[in-house]
Amino acid sequence: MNKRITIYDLAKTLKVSPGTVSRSLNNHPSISDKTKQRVIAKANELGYKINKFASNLSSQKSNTIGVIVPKLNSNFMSTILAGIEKVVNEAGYSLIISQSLESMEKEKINSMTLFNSGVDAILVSLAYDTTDYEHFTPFIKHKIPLIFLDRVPNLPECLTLIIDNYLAGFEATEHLIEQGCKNILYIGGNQNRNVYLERFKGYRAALKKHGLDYSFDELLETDLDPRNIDEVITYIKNHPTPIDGLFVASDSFAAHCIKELKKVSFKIPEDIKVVGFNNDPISELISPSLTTINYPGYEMGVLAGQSVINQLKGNIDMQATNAISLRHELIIRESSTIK
Amino acid sequence: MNKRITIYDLAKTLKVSPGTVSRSLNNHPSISDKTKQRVIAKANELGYKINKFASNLSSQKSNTIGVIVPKLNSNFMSTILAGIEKVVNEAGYSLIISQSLESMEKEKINSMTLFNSGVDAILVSLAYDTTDYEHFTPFIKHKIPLIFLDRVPNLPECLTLIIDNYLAGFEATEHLIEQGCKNILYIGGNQNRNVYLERFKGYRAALKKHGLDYSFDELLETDLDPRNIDEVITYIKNHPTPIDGLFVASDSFAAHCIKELKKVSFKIPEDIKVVGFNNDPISELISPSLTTINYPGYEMGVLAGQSVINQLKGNIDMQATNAISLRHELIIRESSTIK
DNA sequence: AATAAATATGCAATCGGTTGCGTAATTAGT
DNA sequence: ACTAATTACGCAACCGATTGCATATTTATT
Repeated sequence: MNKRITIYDLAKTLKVSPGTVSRSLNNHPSISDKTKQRVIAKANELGYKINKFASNLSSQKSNTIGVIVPKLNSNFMSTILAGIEKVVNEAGYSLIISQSLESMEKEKINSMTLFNSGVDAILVSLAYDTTDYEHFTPFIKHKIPLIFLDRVPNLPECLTLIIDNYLAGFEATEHLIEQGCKNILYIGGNQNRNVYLERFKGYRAALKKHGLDYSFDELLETDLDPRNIDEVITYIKNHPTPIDGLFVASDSFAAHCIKELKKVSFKIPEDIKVVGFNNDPISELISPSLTTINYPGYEMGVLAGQSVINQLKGNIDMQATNAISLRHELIIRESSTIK
Repeated sequence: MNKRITIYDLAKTLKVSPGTVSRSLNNHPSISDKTKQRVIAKANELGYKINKFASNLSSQKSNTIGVIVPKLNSNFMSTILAGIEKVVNEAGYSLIISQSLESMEKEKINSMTLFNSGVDAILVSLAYDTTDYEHFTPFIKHKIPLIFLDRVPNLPECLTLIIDNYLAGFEATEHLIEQGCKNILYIGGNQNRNVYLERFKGYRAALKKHGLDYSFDELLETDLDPRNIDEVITYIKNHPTPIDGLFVASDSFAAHCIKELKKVSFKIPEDIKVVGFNNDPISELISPSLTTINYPGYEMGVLAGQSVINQLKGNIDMQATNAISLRHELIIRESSTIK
């Protein structure tokens, strides 16, 4: 109904110039309070709404932040997103969210799209198989803040938010060792991704520290998709040396492991002790409840949001920072301990 | 680095008009193939990228779809979002996602923001406490497609995507009755929301059909937040007539109920049989595994995406449709059956 | 070859704010 | 009361692409 009110309409009825209207609405100092009031009052009266298209064009800003995540429908990612959304929304930004579906190709397309859309900044958690990072160079060239979370590359130019996956892997493994495990299997995702590689390195370091590195040191790389759980079970069942400890890089996958292992009559934790990763809500609901590493996803999202906002507002103190590491924590539950 | 190439730059180097460049890039029929090739080649050569700000302004379209959900970090919602994102992204649209955090006030603000941002369409799942819907009228007035999912209002003007919550509630309850339950408690959310109200109505209808409506008919309304699980447990524990069946409107909450009930030495399913809702991944991982209603979230997201795209492309056959109901399914597991 | 028809391109207005610069209006200073 | 210093506002260019209409160019028709 009835076309939109523009600043020109306001200018005409108020008998001032469009420039004055614009400045009034933006609370520009060189406009008297009296006129500002008049303009704002009339704007409300006529139901004026800014046209973002025009505003974006002339200001070359969109008040929009792009996000690329591997998958939306994972507890961890959606928790991070919730944190990001809350913070940036409060700061007046909107989020354009897209998923790479774990494919570098789609990640490339998405980043192109977001770049073309004129996002003011971009947050990325890498796809499973991303191996080169050239699709991010446009952002760097144009000095558009680019922040990586959780799954990060080795790009010195941009801020990364992570936890100490190495240490977490170390702690998880050492805990299993302390519980008496000798033959611990690490089940993780693509070793190209820092998170899985670092956890593995931590795992090895713990084995080494306890002199177990020559007896047993084994990595099972999978896509951590529950549909492929059978391979894992078969692997464990048929393993020459009986496995007595499992460090799984994802709670959800660990939960499936436990379920299936129980089906083939392994006792958890008696036969095999299990430690997961993430502290997914699932971890405390299954039985036995799952020992895991608490990964503060929501806090990471909040921090990511704050970092972006800071960079956009030009708070330079952040610029120096290159990597922020959040605190993790080993949460010991039933799956790894015998009472 | 070097400023952005515009169609004017292209026009100048190619010695054609900006209009011709624009039409070539948009594959307009009135441009010869030869010039189109020339333009496109040069555009690639110089690394031309369209300026969406300008494009949006003159075309009055953003190729952007807004979404408001109660919470991002719920398995159900993020699954729906994954479906939506996949479909609309393939159709060339981006998603602006915001969360109301279950508050009508924030929902209002978000819808204003999205309206001002010039989204081409908007998808909404209502907040917990939304009671009036005037904040959506701008979309209706301006004929911007407005689609509701799952948590929907009674607005005849717009498409709603739901499942038959009434029937699902009926089936869940009847299943419990068939398993021998006499005193079945329904635990649901705010009765203002269709989903919880309809499930309750279905529950009552099942009781009535089996002549149980005078003996026991009880609703426990909660916010379904695990932090408030204690009230529920206390309620059940102290109930004058022993409760032997539980129909919980959320799997996640049901899982917490089971966990806590087990703690206070109720046997599930022997003492109390439980049916949840949603078929959350958690439901098959807990023990006893949870009988539930399969709610096809991803499919709903896909359908929502398709519906939006259809409306945007002007496929009028959709316009007539007012409500689409997806198929649900009772999945019987251990929490409600004694083998 | 002359005219009609079809095709290809250019011109210029438009979308609606933003902002540097210049000037008018007001206030301060002596 | 008169000039100087502020303060308030207007003018107009600009952001970059889209598109209706006019015109030029090519192809078809007889």
